[in-house]
Amino acid sequence: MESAPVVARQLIGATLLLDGVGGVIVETEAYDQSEPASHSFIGPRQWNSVLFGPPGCVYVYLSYGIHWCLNIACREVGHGAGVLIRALEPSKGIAEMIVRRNQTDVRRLCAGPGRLSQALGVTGALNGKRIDKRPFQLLVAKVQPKVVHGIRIGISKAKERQWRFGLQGSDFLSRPFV
DNA sequence: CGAACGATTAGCT
DNA sequence: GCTAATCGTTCGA
Repeated sequence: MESAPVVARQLIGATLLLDGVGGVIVETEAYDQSEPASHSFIGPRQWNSVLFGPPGCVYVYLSYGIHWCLNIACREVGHGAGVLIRALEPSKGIAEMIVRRNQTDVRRLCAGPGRLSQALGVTGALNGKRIDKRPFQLLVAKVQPKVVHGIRIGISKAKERQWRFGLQGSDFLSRPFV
């Protein structure tokens, strides 16, 4: 149990798989109940209850009515905080991802939260499941790689917090760090 | 009850 | 670079 930005940084370099499909996480963002950009800011609701539950559970939500986005809850029960998985470098099950995405450019298969979810097969049905148990697997990096950070993407509030983290020099980011 | 918006993306100009 | 697609949740009337 750690603060969201600390977990977000630690997850860079970890390997995430869903039914054996996935790769190395290269981009994350942290969100905390204390700041208005977070889905937990308004307090517990039925739809965001996973963020207030035990750490290590996944919070999946529908963005813009179209895209599923994958988060991991990371604080104690009762405190709403989580880490959004924004991009990963495909390593396992690439052929399956290409079929699901109907798109062959490996660099863009999982470059963005919506694309990543489509490639791995993440949907709302997985909301509340644990990230370290079937059908998920999470292998944390032995050595922490070089990590860069910056402003989060797509938000209008609490922009000053540099809670977006990425693997330095990665070709698989949703957008470059400036 | 209805209008407005969002932790996005694909496709067109 | 700009906009449509698309829907659950919020907020004002």
